[in-house]
Amino acid sequence: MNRKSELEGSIDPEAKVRPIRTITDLARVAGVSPGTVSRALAGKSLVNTKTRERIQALAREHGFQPNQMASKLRRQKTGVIGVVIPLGHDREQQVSDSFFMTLLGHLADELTEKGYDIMLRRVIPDRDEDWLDRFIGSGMIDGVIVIGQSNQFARIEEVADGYLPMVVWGNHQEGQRHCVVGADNRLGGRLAAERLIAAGATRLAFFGDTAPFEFAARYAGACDIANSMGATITAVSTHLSPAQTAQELSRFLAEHHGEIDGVFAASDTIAFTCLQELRKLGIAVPDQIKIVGFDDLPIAEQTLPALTTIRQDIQAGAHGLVDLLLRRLQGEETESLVLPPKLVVRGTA
Amino acid sequence: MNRKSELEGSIDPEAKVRPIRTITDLARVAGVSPGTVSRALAGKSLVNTKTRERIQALAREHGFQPNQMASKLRRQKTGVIGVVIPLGHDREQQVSDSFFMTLLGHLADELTEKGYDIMLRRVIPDRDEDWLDRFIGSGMIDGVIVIGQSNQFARIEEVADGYLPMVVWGNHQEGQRHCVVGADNRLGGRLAAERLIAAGATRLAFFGDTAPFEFAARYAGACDIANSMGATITAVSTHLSPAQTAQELSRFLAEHHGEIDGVFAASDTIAFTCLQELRKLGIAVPDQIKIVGFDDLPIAEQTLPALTTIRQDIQAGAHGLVDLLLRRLQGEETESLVLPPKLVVRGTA
DNA sequence: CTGAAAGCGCTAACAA
DNA sequence: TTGTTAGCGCTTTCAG
Repeated sequence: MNRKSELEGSIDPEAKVRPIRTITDLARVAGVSPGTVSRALAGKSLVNTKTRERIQALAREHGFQPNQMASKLRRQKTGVIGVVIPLGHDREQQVSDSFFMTLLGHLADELTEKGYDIMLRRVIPDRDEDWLDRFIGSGMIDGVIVIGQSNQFARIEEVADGYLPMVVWGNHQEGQRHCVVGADNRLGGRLAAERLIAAGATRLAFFGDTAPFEFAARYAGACDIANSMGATITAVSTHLSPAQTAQELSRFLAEHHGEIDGVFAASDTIAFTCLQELRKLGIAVPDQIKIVGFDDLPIAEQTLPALTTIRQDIQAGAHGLVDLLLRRLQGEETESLVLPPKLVVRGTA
Repeated sequence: MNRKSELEGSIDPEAKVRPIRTITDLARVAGVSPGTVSRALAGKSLVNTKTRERIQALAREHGFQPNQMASKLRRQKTGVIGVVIPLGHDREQQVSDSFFMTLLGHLADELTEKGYDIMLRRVIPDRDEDWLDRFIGSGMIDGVIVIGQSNQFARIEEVADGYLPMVVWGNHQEGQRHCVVGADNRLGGRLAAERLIAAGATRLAFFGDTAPFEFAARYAGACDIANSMGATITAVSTHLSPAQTAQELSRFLAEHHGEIDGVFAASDTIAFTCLQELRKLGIAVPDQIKIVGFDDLPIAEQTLPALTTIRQDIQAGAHGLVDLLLRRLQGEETESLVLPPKLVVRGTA
């Protein structure tokens, strides 16, 4: 409705010549100085209300918006939070890993609400030593949230020493220096083992890669209980690509299913795969083998039997991450936040 | 381990004074001009190999990295692609919507590989008319990928007229002007209905909100087949928050299950909910009611019975989105890409 | 309340 | 091959 033909030749021959691209352009049109436009658009109170409104109207009319790059450069802050997902040895998958993606969704909500933009980056630390420093040093972000420690605990610790506005989703180690938010994985492991044993299992298996700290802690917790209650437990390492996991589990179960009667899966995703492989092998769940997962993904209640699992409150986690980060952006040295996991009993144990 | 006390007074009194923060700092230390440092760090060939290497080493040593904001401003390009997820009327959930999140994961992969960063934004268009213009006009991104048309088809069309580097995931309408990548939803709907009817159903129900174009097309496809094959079909509107959907489905199924024998769920997520509600009601799947979903999420093969569904190739979709966007960034006016959906027969129909 | 002017840190002509 | 210089577009003192 507002294109050239009419305006052009007759009424305002200038208009077509220079589209309004900069604050200076707008200033010229408005008959004020660039500084005033800047102040008006920023809603600063020291501009005459009338001029401010006039300028704002003009900006709207022309669809003008101050260039953020220039603004960020000048103000030395970006209003952007980096969210980085380090992929450990298992370069494949994990992006699609439901848990992280769900967490990311909630993070997006929380950050948006606080007026921050999100710069998302997936990195393969093994290919790029400086993944974290590079992101932080890029000058593109005011702070960073790391989703998952992967196998990068040491690197994260190092960086944390010299950089305050960073919060990490992961496992809390005694005495660590980086600020972390996450479930008490060891406790979660205990709850899982307790449940398996209470359901009658005595020969347990832990399915999952024990290299990442989160998983290691879950396994350790399960060991605590197994040892103290006279049950046995063995770790069966899987790798995160789903296809590979399925194969590994299938093979293990085919060969050893007589030797175990309880499975603690390091994640719900692994538990689902396990459930499926057991079904293929005709092994009854929970009668012959009981299963407990970890995470309580939405679909956990939709399998058959529905998955007994350890619940992590993802939303609370996202909220905690953002809250702590914002406080760190203010200069506060926040403590880590350890959330209590919860056993959710359903059909598999 | 590396703080002042030692270094300060004795060894290198200069070091503490000015940390290397800018290219000019580094130039001073290297004894060259800022221009040279800039060129060296950019790996430009017109710098003496030796000086270049020396400068790069120096930069590494000091952990220096050119400020991206300044660089982007100067070069008038950002190396950042915006990814925006518009949330329609259903403000809740959907972020966590598995399909979109999985797509996002693959997009992250593709874009990272091409050297782009990702700026992620979730918006509620109904609260903010200018969600798309604002993002594009921010000067923070070189191009934008819109994940899902939501109820914003018209707005996207408008923007597309004046902005080339935009690609949208969604449904293709005859004669539309924005570049879209997505499955042939209508065909998918046909496949679904065909399968239900082939499996013996004649009184079909479509579960899902028919307002979004993607869903509407799926429904339309199902209607095509139902009409031509003498089956009936009725749409049952659900709303995307999972809890609400569950309630709505539960209620509908309790009251009307005698009247239908086939369900075409607009998405796998809805299909899972449906499966669960039917189980609660003691209605047998597929014996009493058959179900076909849409998407083929990874968990689709893990339900019991495993879900018969229409597969969208998410990875191909992500690849297409990025490929087309990059070409548009080169100025090419690309056509839309419609991917063929595929029926995957499992246990529910 | 508004204008003028000085950069934020970098890159890319243009010279040398 | 390198140095010098002029901005990218904005914000913010400092004057008026």
